[in-house]
Amino acid sequence: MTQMNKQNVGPRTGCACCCDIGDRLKPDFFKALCDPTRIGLLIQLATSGEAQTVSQVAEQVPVDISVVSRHLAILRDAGILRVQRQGKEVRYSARYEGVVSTLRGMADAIEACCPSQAGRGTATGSIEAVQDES
Amino acid sequence: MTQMNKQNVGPRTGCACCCDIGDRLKPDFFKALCDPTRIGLLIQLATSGEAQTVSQVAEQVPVDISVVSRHLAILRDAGILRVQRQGKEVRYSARYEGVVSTLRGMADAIEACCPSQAGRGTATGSIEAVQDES
DNA sequence: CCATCATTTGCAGTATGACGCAAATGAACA
DNA sequence: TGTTCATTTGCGTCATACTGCAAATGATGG
Repeated sequence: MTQMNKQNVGPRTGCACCCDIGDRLKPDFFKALCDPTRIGLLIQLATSGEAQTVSQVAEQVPVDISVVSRHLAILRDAGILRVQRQGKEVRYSARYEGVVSTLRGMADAIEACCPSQAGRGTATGSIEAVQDES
Repeated sequence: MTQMNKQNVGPRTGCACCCDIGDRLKPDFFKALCDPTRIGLLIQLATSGEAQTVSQVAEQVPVDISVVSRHLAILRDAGILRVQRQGKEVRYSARYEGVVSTLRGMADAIEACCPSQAGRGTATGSIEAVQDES
């Protein structure tokens, strides 16, 4: 096929109400959270409440500390974690507000994009892979 | 290292308020949306408003129709798309409500998990990778 | 039954990502 | 300056994922 830009293929953002859905749904954000280990690190930092060093985080995880360092950097680059140096150690903490607002922003964008469908059906609870046909 | 279950590594879900954060943040959901092409397909179906056949979706995307079929199946398995057969063609549509409630559920879980940090700082707008130190 | 169309699946090639180990970098301290 | 500790990075290996092509499956119509 002709090589086009892989980013945003065909999201022909027609109406003004859904012009930013393509800007909200960033693959890098999902890519940062698509790994189970990284999810675990985020949960660990989120439940901890306070910043933790790379070593402290690595103690709770069955992978090498170098791998943890890389995972934390990925989450940091995605804006999910905050980092601060304290002497020779680096402390990571979760950017709750940013992650929460990012998630809500995506939800709002999708909802604004499809107003005709919003507010019908079972809109509560988490989704479960439904099979409309066996 | 000793081979533990890769799912949910170390999320030691201490308090009762954040006991479900590990259940909300599912890697499979993020994995389904971590590919730019799949994001494009979701946006295309979301902005379209109505169900589209695999061929219709594939026309808007510079990849082979077989690849599109696989991508749509992945999104369907993740509960992001709905499918319905009409004769010999298959129509996919976005499960707005499910995706929106999933995103909001994750946001709520994170927020409930870290109450001490909620409601401070710039909690509006999308996140941007900040570097607390250069 | 056979032909046709839409979709899915098998297969192989290539690319991306996770991982562990070892070496390098950076900061504090004697 | 040299040492020590925490963290990062280079590198090779292995697993997973994306892609296109071709064949198979499934449904409709002659």
